[in-house]
Amino acid sequence: MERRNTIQRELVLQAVRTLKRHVTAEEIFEFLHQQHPYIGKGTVYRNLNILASEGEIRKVEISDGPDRFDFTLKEHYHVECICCHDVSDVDLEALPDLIPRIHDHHGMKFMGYDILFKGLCESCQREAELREAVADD
Amino acid sequence: MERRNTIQRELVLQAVRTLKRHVTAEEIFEFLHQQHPYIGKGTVYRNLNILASEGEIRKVEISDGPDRFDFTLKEHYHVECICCHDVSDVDLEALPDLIPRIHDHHGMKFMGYDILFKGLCESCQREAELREAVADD
DNA sequence: TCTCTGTTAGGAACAATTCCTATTAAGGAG
DNA sequence: CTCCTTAATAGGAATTGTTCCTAACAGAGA
Repeated sequence: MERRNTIQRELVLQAVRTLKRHVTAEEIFEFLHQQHPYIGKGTVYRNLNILASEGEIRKVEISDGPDRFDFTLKEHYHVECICCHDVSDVDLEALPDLIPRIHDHHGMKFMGYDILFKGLCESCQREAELREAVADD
Repeated sequence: MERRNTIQRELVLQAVRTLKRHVTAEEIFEFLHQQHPYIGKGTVYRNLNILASEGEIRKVEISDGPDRFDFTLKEHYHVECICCHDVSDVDLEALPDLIPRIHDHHGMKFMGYDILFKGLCESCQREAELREAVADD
């Protein structure tokens, strides 16, 4: 009796696959709540994390906002817009492994690292230009 | 009338400098609250962020926990213990700049990136070994 | 089918942070 | 120096994001 198949878990998985990428737990909850008013937030959070730990979906931790979930399993990096906080994928040449570059371990056993890029998306750039133009007159 | 000097701001700055590195806003609050029971949490959060944006202290954003604040301004990276969530400094050879390695911008203007290393600290390693030894008998 | 076991659901509780409004520091006028 | 005006600030209320707790229930075996 290891893992039970519940309607809720299946619903959460389908929602991640249906919605666009990089959704928050809150967005999944809102989406499911429309069709299934009795589903709880705790259920959504728990199942998202279980699915992520089983490797069925990918969890993207954002330092200054809620975690995002993504149905793609392929390894890739993310950029967060510093203005609207939208997250998108980054295409990057293979990185050199950073772990061997670490000196002075202080006994710490290094396991990996997260990289999150920061930037300004196209529409926020346009808005910023618009605001500058208004400020100029 | 741009920036006001308040007792609270000075207290927050002194607290960051007095306490050991990588303290959370909560820890600063607790520390100050002992001497100054009427200081509010909002005040601590706001002043930490103001001081960080002015460059007087450094803010370290942690994806799976509260932000940390550090009095050192020197550029360096951090490791978080995946077990006890303690944060410490990493000594690393200079990294190649990652921004030129990005392909396919999709109109995004890249500004920088955060790297957070993950690992297991010495005392958590010892505890893990101890638990294994107990499980073996 | 019935019982037993341990996973799960849902909402309550908690933690981290932001927001709102009365207060107050700073600057200028008298 | 004192009063007045203005906008930054303080403190706590409110909000947001996530975890925890207990009753409910899925699945396995008798």
